[in-house]
Amino acid sequence: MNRVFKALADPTRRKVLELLRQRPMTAGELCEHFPVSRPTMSAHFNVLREADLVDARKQGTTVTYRIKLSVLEDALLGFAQTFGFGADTPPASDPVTAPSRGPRS
Amino acid sequence: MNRVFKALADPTRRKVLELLRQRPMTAGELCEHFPVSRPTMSAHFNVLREADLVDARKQGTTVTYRIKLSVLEDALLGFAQTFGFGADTPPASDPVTAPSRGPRS
DNA sequence: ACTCTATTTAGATGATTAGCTAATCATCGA
DNA sequence: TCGATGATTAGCTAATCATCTAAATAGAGT
Repeated sequence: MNRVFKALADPTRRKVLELLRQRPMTAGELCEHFPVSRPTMSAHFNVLREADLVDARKQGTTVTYRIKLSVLEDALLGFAQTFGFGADTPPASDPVTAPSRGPRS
Repeated sequence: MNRVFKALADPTRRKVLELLRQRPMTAGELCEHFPVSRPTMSAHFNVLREADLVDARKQGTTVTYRIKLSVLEDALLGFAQTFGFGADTPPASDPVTAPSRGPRS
């Protein structure tokens, strides 16, 4: 899940995801939308793949990327729910955090 | 909004936000929850402040940090809605993206 | 004024990242 | 098999980032 947020930290990658929301696209097709070199885009695709946010399917010479909406949704809404928005699920009461509140006991 | 995602990319900062969800806390109090130095934490607080995700209020010698939930919510759910989850609002049909679909017209 | 505590700033360092060009790999069509 | 095309890998640079220690700032209490 850390990987997902890391992937989302870059505006180019977020835009790639937005493009893929409309339809699956090939690497070259995606590249046309950005002013950077193809190898750079390829690196972005790798980050997205490692975050499991996209699926790459090779057909002949072209690679078609497809967004994995459920992964994005789980990460985004899962995190959102932690804060109590976006769902009816109440915010987790977070037992992970040791309440070492008193400056010094 | 880019700053928000950049801020969320680091697990330490995400955890700071989760701690602040429970209650406002001072810098020192927050520091106790992490195994890094105070200056490092201070830098994280700066990133969160620049993303407008937290509010810092100085009282005497201590600084109390408070989460700005609405900013987080707007960013998170705003982005989520782009993809059609988390709300009844349909995904934007994104006119920003020139549909250069045909490899060559 | 001095000192203690809370926090931030300054400055340095090692790791990661986004970007490039050049080269390689893989597949297709002639 | 050759050449073209789509895409990735290799290797590099510059910039950003997380982290540290040491020093500075700012209140509060004595």
